[in-house]
Amino acid sequence: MIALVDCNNFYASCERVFDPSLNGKPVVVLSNNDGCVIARSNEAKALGIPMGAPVFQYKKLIEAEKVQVFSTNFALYGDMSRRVMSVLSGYAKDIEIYSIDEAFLDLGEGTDEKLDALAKEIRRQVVKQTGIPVSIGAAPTKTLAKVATHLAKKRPEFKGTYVLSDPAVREEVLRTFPLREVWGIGRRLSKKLELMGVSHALDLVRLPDPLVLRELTVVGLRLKKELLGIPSLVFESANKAKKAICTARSFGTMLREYDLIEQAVASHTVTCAAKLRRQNSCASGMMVFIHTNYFREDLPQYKRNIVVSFPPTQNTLALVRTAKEALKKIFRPGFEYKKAGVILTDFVREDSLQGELFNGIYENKREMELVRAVDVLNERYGRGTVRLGDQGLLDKHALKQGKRSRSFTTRWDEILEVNIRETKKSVKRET
DNA sequence: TCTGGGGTCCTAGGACCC
DNA sequence: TCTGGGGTCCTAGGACCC
Repeated sequence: MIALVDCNNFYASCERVFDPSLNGKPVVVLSNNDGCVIARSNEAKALGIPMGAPVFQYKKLIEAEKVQVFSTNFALYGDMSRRVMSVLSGYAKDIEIYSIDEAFLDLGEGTDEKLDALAKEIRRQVVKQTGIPVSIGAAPTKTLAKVATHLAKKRPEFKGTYVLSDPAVREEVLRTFPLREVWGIGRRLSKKLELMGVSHALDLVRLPDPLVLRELTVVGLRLKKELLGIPSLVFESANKAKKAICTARSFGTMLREYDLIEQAVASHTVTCAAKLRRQNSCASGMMVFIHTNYFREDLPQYKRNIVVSFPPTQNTLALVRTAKEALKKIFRPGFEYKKAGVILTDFVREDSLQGELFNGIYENKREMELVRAVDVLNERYGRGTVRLGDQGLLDKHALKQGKRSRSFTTRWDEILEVNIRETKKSVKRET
């Protein structure tokens, strides 16, 4: 049996751990640049604030209902995630960390009663040790575990856990389970299937294989089997090296100046390169892209990307040089740019590096020593402590983040700074 | 004023090989 | 009248996930 553990309203719950006065109040967490709502407490959901809603469209409601609003704080959420996963690891033969707030657990065999008791114990321990509430569903396949978790979360009488093993019960559950909620059925496929008269999970299970194959490819066929209780997706316990690494951001404001966009691209490349080294890979492909703001129909639009190949490297300096050259080829003056990004691709393991034939522009020993030393410094003193001149000093492309909470678990300097400020304030008040 | 970021997998079609 | 068969690799685009 496989369990799926899903953190409830994860980012909103993280904020609550460090400010319990938020309990019972509507809380939302925003995307980068404070653009869209990406997490909502139950109270915020009840107010009708949809997932992904542009926050400016809900300004009135947010003010009227005193919704507590936070900018993203990924340092905090990432660290809280590690803590949750660490608790979960203690309860399973195997764990697959599926996303920042979800993990599959291999629970082995067991009666429904035993499995439910175990799920309840895991739930208790996670909230006790981390403060994060979770929902847990268990079933014979990953896709059914997803269904079970959905029920654990939506049906109060289940109290956060649900075991879905009996085939007859499974059939009843799938009969009323909306297709759109099935893992792997998105907006397009649900629309397409709706037209074919397929609206619930059981309808899909009852379609003949050749039809499923034709309309939904092998992906759909695997999905059907999973819903029937036949495992067709692998359990990925090892966290595999990424095949692509991307860093892209919208700018805080629109930018015209080449230099500022170049600084953003350099910064994104530095971030990508650090991620690349962390997974012990070298990249030999890169895509750089820029585009204007497509929401501004009143302004001229431009978007372009460029793909370049080079000898495998993990050298930040070489990658930044490459990215700058690439940007030069696609930049056109006269546009208001809104976003730039860098994607590294075509990886090889760093230990399979062959060594460049003609002197290393990409593998330069002295540069790599420098890059590694910078990694050590940034690891110890915080990201961005030592940076390249190419990145600029002013971060003109920086995000808008007006309401970020403190990085309580990872940035002591930030907490200290706030504590000093508040102490000064209170001393002033007293005097 | 204002609209996120980071991934994976699959298919179709073209280029090329023998 | 009539024009093979079997493969690989790559890329773009589309679908999905959180």
